[in-house]
Amino acid sequence: MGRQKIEIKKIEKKSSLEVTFSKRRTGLFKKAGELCVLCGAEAAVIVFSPGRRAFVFGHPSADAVIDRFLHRETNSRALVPAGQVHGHVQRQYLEALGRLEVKKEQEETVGEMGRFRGSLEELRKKVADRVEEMTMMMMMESGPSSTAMVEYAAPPQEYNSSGGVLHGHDLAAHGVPHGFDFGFGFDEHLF
Amino acid sequence: MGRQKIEIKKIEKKSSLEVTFSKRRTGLFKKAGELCVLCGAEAAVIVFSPGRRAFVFGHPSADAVIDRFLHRETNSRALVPAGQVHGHVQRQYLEALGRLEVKKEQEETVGEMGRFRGSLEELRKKVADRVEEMTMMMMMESGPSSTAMVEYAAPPQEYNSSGGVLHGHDLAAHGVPHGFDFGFGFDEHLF
DNA sequence: TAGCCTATCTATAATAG
DNA sequence: TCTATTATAGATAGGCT
Repeated sequence: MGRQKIEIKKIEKKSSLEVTFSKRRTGLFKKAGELCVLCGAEAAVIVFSPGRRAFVFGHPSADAVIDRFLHRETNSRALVPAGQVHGHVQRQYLEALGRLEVKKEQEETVGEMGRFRGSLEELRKKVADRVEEMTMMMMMESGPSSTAMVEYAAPPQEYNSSGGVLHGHDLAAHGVPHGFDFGFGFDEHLF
Repeated sequence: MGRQKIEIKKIEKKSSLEVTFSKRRTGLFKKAGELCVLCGAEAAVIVFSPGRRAFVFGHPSADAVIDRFLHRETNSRALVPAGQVHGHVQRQYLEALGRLEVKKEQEETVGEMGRFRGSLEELRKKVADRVEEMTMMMMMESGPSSTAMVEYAAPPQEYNSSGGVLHGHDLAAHGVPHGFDFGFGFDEHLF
C-alpha cells in the first residue's frame, strides 16, 4: 500500500523507521478499533517502540482484555509462526499469585496511600508541564463507547496507574489460567 | 478496500461478520508482525471473537509483552481516540478521589489529603481544558527476534502447566497507581 | 445439527513511502 | 500530498467441533 513495495525487514534509516513506526502504529490501532466495532470483538494492542515507550489500544480497555486473557476465560487453540510460543502464562500466574500473597501482607493502607499520593503528585506536575503538547487522537469516528488508546511511558520503578489502580488488575487474584493449548501452527498467510 | 466501501459500524449479518472477523484479524496480526520486524518493536495483540475465543499475536511473545506492560517498564502518556480521553482521565480522577474519600476516613492524614485533592483538582481542570488537543507520538531504534501468534481456546479445566520463571501480574497487589505520568508530548513528526 | 472459523477470487477502497 | 501497492468487501465453499 504505498508508492513502492518494501521488504519486511528492519528499517535501517532511523528517520524512516520513526515515521514508519508512527504511521503503522496508528494504522494498526485503527484497524483494531474497526475490528472491534465491525465485529463486536474485544481487543487490546500493546506496542513498545524501540525507544521503549508503550502504546496501548484497548476496547473496552486494554486492562479488561488483558485480564480476560490472563484469566483464560476461553479455550485455546494455537497458531504459531515461529516456534516459540510456548509459554509462560502459567508460570506468570503462579508467580503472580505468590507475589500477591506477599504484597498483601506487606502493603498497608497507609503505605499505599503514600505511594498513590506521590504518583499523582508527579502526574500533576508532568501534566502541567506537558499538556501543551498533548493532542487527542481521533481514530475511528464513532468508536464504541469505551475504547481507550494510551501511551504508557513511565520510569521502570514507577508503577503506572493509568490502568492499574483504577481498573484493578488483580489478575492473579482469581482463578486459574485455563485451557492453555497450542494447537496448530500457523504461518504463511502471516507474512 | 473492498468491492465497496463500508461503514464502520457493527455488521448485522452474522455470516458476514464472521468472515470479516477472520479476515481482519488475520490482517491485523500481519500488520502487527510487520511493525515489529520493520521497526524493531515489540507488540502483543489480543482479540476476543464474538464467539469468545481468544486469538493472540505476540512478538517476541504475547506473554513477554504483556508482562512488560503490566510491570509498567515504561512511562505513560495518553492517547485516546475521540472523546474517550475525558472519560478515561476523569474517571481515574474520580476514582482516585473516591479512594481518597475512603482513605480519608480510615486515616488521619487530613492535611495531606487536602493538598492532594487540590492537586488533583488542578490536574483535572488542566486535563479537561486540554484534552481536545492531545495527541500521541513516539518511537525508535532496534529490536528483537521471535514472534508468536496463538489462538487460545481450550476448556477451562484443561490447564497444562509448566513451571517457571517469571514476572507475575500482581497488579492489584500494588493497589495504587505509581508514576502516573503523561510524559511528554509529542512530536509532530509522529503524525 | 448448528455454530464458528478459514480459503479463494476479484474489484476496489485505503494507504505507505 | 500523490499514487502504486496492498488490504479487504462481497460472494461462495469448505471445515472443524
